[in-house]
Amino acid sequence: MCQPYRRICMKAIELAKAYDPKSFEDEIYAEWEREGHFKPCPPNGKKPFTVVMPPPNVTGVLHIGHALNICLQDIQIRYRRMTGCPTLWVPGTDHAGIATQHVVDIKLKKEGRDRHQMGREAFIDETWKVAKEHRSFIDNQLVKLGTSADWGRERFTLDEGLSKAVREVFVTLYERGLIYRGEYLVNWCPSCGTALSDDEVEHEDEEGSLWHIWYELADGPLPGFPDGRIEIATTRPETLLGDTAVAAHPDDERYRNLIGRMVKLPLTGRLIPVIADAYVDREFGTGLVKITPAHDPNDFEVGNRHGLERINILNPDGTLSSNLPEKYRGMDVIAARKAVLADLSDLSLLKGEEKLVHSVGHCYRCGTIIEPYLSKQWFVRMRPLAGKAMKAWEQGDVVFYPKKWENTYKHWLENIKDWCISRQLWWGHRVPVFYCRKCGAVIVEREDPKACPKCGSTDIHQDEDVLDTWFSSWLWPFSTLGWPEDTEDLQRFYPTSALVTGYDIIFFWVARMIMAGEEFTGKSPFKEVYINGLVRDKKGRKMSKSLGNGIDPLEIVDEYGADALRFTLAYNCATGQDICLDLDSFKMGSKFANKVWNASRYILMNIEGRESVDPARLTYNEADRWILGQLDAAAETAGQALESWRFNDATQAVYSYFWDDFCDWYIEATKLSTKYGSDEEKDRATTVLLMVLEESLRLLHPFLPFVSEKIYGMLPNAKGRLISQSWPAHDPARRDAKLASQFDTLREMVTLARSLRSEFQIPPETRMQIDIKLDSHVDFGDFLKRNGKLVAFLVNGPEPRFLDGAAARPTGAIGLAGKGFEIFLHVKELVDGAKLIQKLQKEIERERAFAAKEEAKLGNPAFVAAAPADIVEKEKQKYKDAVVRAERLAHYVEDLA
RNA sequence: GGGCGCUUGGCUCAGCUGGUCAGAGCGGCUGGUUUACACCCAGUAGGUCGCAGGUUCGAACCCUGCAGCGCCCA
Repeated sequence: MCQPYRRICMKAIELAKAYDPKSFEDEIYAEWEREGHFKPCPPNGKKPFTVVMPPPNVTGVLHIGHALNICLQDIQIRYRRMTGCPTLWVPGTDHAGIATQHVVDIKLKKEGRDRHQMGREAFIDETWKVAKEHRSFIDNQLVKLGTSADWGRERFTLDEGLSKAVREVFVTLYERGLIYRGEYLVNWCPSCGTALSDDEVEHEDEEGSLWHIWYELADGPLPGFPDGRIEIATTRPETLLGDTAVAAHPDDERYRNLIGRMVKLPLTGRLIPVIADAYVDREFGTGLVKITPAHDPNDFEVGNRHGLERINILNPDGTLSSNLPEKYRGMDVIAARKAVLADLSDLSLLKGEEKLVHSVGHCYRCGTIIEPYLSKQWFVRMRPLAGKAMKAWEQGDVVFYPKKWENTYKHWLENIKDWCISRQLWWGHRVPVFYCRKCGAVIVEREDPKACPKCGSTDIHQDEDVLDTWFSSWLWPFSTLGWPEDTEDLQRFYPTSALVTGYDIIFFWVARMIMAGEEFTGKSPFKEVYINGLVRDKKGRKMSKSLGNGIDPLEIVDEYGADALRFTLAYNCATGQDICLDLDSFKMGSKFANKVWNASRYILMNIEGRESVDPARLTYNEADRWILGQLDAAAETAGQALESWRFNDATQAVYSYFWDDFCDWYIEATKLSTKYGSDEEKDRATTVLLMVLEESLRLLHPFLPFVSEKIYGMLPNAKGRLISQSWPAHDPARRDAKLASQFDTLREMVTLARSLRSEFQIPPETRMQIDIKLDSHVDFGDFLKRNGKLVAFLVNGPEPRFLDGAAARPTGAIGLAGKGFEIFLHVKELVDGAKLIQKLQKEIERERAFAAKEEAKLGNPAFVAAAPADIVEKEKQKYKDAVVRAERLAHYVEDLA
């Protein structure tokens, strides 16, 4: 498994004094790519691991949230690649209809141009240019992060193949009766000039007003209404111009005798009826509601039930339409509201205003207030699709990490509404529907028709609208692999293994992909969905341009390197939690990468003149066997954590292995050999050190791909590129629980001694003689005796002496109590006895208190009866240990006194 | 209004299926130029795990209520 070396007499290898990621990251990435490491290996009998990258907006810029998402995927991809699976990560971007068109519109405006004057075709050409430019910008960002995706398979939602998939899906759904066109209220963004789906509207609570307005009764005063007028409350007074009724609850006694009467609509003079409808909330406002079917979803329903006229008061750009009294035409909604209120006030029809917090919809792209707007749009009938997606989840074909998001998924599917898929844009997949001007036929076919199939006329034209970008994104997991063609990739890599994305698009994207996968391939497009958290600032606020608290991932890469960015993100990535970070947080990853660099540097600079030992003849000492066990455990923990999507656990396992075990103890321990050993011992130790380093780099690679690869390339025992090496394989023979615990004892002993040295400021150069006294029942005596030199080396002293179990405590020494042993340090004259006594007495108190607690616990018959035997046994042991320790500490105090 | 999540040392957070889980990083303090690393080393001090009940032999971990914060949906 390990090939420790291949040269006979080694030369020192100089790593630069300082870790400088900028000096090698780009170059290493280029080599990986040039050598084809990102492509899946040929079929080898193992199940492929496939991920499609959530396509970023082609005209966007990757923010730190994207970076998190990409890094997590890359860690998984690199890990799986190292486990030997054929591994494929498909990159790409989406065309982001609204956003991109917006970007180009602004660009044109700056240049004094305008898309209407240049025409649709020229505009689309222009947009392609912009998109291509931006795409290379995004690709570059991905490269900088170390994205090991297969660029040969990069896709864009407007690619020919993906467009074909969109066409196929549209036509098929139409044929299946799941696509229809109709005039409904949609969410209209007046700024973008297009309809949006319900999910593209973001609701925010805002302070607004509830205006109370008098509507006059057509027939004058009535019982209960002596003034001949009724009071209506509304948050949107300007829409009264489109009112076609006033409604009250049928059970509302107050208004019963109004039902069926006519009301004179202010400012227009139109007569509209008072109707009864159970939708009305009697508690809200006055209990009387104006009904504007063309401008409110609820009113729309009411209008349908009562056969009311729909008066559209708006033009597509959000100004008031020609359906209205002349003076209001052309005003925008805000101006119209002012004008209407002023006019009502002049007519003494405005009773008053009260403040009200209510929810207001905004466009998710531009933030403009959404207007409910009556227009003809294309819709997908979602019920049947949702049913399949629900079933897939119920059957366990798709699993969410963390599980809590399954609620969101389920809730959305249960409350599914039809999906408005047409957009009044030019940039995107044009709605593949043709209309015959002669006979009015609607033609939906896989190929563009030349003539009307009904009447043969060639006077046909295509629908002007384009499709929602998500209508192509929802096909992503299979359209990128070649669907609707039955390609080799599709057969080999579909369904994909996992999807990694943020929770903000569970229903935009994840749920719809599952629907499409089920509908068109009969399979869930992925088995596992990992939902990563959002990156926030340290105050827990979402990062946003307006707050200026965003972190640019490339700035981090520039300052600390991609490895530092990746490691920090992963280290902080606890399942289901958002990640709060600031710029300084990335020092953590940077320090770790630096540690890896320097540990490697140390090892490589000290191989000068050493001969590597033939693996067949190589022997391991106990420290070697211990670190190999720790490495094995770390690889196992990290691997299992990654397979259950616990990135922080995985990262912590490798961190603490490398720093706390490998650097702080193992490398230090080897110095005993490499500095003071015989030549033969030096060769042996160096050989093992190189071997452990080689394997450690393999463990680190998914997390720190650049620095690990860079160092790996300099190892005399390297076997090619690290990216294609195998993950440290689990080897039970390396795990020795007894050895691990013996080594822990050694560490405890050394730490005790060092602690005394530090607390009493015994100079580092003062050698401390240690006497060790072991408890009778312990099993680490021989281990310590074998490793006496190591203990001596680590505490800086002569070899420890082992006292007989029955021996008296040595005089003139400071006693320290460990688990199963005592040590006595012959440094009494260097220690401030009074201070030590004080400290010991505090500890004694603590131990006695603990013992008392344990005694009470053990004295409780309920505990002894109910708790498992092993727990009771443990508690007994803890009690005994505390008692013994307290006794010993008391003796040390006596000795000092 | 419905749903979800969070509240652990000065800061940012881990703690899976109740019994060595009271932890990490940063920050603080003490001491260190032993030629791998001051992005370091050796030590060290900090927490009644939001509050109040309950279940249990035993709760940071389970249940209920409360308070504060955040998100999603309506």
